[in-house]
Amino acid sequence: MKQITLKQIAEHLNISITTVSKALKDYPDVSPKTKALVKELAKTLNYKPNTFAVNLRTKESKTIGLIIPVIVHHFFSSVIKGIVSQAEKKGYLVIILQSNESYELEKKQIDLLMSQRVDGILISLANGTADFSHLKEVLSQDKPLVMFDKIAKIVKCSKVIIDDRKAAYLATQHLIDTGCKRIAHFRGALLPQNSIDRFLGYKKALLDNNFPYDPSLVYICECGDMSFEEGKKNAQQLLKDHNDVDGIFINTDLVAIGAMTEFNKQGVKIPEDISIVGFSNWFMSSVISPTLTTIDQPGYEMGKAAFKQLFKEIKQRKKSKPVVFKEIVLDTKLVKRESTKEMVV
Amino acid sequence: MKQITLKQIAEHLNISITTVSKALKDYPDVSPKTKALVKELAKTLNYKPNTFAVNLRTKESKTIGLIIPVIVHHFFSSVIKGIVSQAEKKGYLVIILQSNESYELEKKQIDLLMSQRVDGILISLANGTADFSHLKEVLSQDKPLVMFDKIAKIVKCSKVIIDDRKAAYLATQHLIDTGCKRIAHFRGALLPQNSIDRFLGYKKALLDNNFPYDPSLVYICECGDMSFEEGKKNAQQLLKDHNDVDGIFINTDLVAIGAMTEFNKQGVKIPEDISIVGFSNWFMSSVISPTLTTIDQPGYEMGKAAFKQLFKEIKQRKKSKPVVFKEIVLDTKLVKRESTKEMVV
DNA sequence: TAGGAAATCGAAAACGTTTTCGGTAAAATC
DNA sequence: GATTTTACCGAAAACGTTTTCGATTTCCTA
Repeated sequence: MKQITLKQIAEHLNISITTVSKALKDYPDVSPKTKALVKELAKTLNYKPNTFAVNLRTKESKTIGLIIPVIVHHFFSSVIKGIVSQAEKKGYLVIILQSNESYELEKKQIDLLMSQRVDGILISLANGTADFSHLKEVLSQDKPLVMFDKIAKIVKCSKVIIDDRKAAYLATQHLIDTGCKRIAHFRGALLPQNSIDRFLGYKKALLDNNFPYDPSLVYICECGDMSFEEGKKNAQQLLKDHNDVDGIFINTDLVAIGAMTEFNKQGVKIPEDISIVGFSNWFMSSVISPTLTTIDQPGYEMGKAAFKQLFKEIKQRKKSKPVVFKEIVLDTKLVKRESTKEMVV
Repeated sequence: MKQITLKQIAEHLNISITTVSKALKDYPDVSPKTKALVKELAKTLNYKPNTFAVNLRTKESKTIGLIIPVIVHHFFSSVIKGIVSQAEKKGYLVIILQSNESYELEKKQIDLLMSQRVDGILISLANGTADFSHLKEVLSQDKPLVMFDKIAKIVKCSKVIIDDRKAAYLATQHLIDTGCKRIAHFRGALLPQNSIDRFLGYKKALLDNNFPYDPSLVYICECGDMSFEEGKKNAQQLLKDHNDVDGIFINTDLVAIGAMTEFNKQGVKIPEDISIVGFSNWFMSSVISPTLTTIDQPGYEMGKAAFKQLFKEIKQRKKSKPVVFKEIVLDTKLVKRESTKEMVV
């Protein structure tokens, strides 16, 4: 029941290991006859090359690493699916790690993947990550790295993102177009680029429409993984602080759903009293009531694009060509549902 | 910028590779002085053992494979999280593959993992899997394999499951206890053991309460990944066929939510006209309206338990001890919410 | 001080593959 | 018939580690 090796095939056939190896890989300098013989025996013996040995020889593992902040998450699990399916097509396997929004863990995991000698790394940053030396070290070792969704602008590498600012602008403009006069924003954590850009989009839309920008209408929350609860809490606070708000642009669907739950409980009517726009288009958003107007964020496509770019860089590096970094920006669109009023024509 | 090897450290220090290796692994037969020297140099040079070489020597990769039917799925992504976090604690990495509910793919992926020589495999079967020879081959090669959630009873290996039959019984009993007189069942696909057991639990509860069992009230659907749509379709059909049904036990929350969406649209009141119990306790179920009564299925714990068992078997096999297969049954409980009426006391 | 015990080290084989390079035999060329 | 070309094969090194086993030195004890 031991695993078959080249040596055993060679001995069976009374030829050298070299020839067996070459036969299996269709080298031109082995006769069709022996090729056929070797291949047949390999098949009947169910020969599987020893990956460990191959890796050692070729210095590549056909494996990539993936680090994401959370796994149980509609958007991120879509990304995983995109990456895994694309990788499989190209003969790559993917190792998954979850940073839990912690910088410390993220750092350790990068280290782990580096000693595992994966061929490349895909990462979406933790909220807590403000220092990027661990990423820079990956790059300095010439290991392909591409960031997606939650990225660091300063780090010089390929990135796959959406135009968060534009999408947020769109969302806010939609609130304005449907008659909202005083618009709040739940922005979540402070650090992530996403969060910043969405906030900036919100602000710009206000100013472009001659709405005053009021910082007290922007709600921040550094509560880690508690998105749903965060929405509830922010909603409560908002009702206390500002009873004149009639529209909210919320960073993430899950937070939005938390807020809606609270509003429903308190008898605040959506969208009559308050309109809400979320972000990401979780499946859930289409089945709650009222259904949530939101920005569609293409997770699957993002995963696919991220892997494709990584794959390209792995190949470039292998041929020791200079790698060209790319910033890929995917399209988003507003999905109009029931949580916002109809357009005023 | 090349990777540091034992050889380089040895040359730096004018000692042998052997000693360097042993020093780093705290062998007793190297003096404290040289140990310190080696360790210090290793640290300053940032030495990382070459995993490929280690794997080749030790014949293990500290990596396990995980095959699941779908990734974008509340239950399964919880399982992934449980597995990954537990594995990381024990120094194991996990490779994820998605079978897409296809037997063919599942088979190929098992093959892939075997040639990758992972140390063990965790799997939840595809709906389409009726033949188990690919799994038996894994076991015959003495490679640890544990199945979870969607299992095959015939295959002799460790399993982590819930008592589906009991849980379904509980769910159906709850419908009866809250006054339902005619109870339907949406059972989804035919093949999976889950589906069978939940159906049996449903049936037994009926009979134990002297309710007639009516096969026409059991709705089957072989529509692959379309759970939500399946719920809608079944609901439509049910309204046409049986307008006297006042309770449904539904296989999966997502299907239940599809059904509820349809009932809401058609003005059927939940739970006044029809009570509904789902299965799995997706997060979503707690935020839709009405909130869904369901069976809590502990995904995270299941993942954790599955990895722990696999880890145990990997260790046993390493010591060439006989592996003892275990069937671990996790607790479930009914989560009472708004989609069912209050108990009749 | 001889003897063995304890402490410390290193040579070398092994893991299984890939690839370079040279060698031989057969076929083609003149 | 001598020479070149072509076709086919294999020896051997290399990838970087782990581990066995023997060798050497130092230390202790009688």
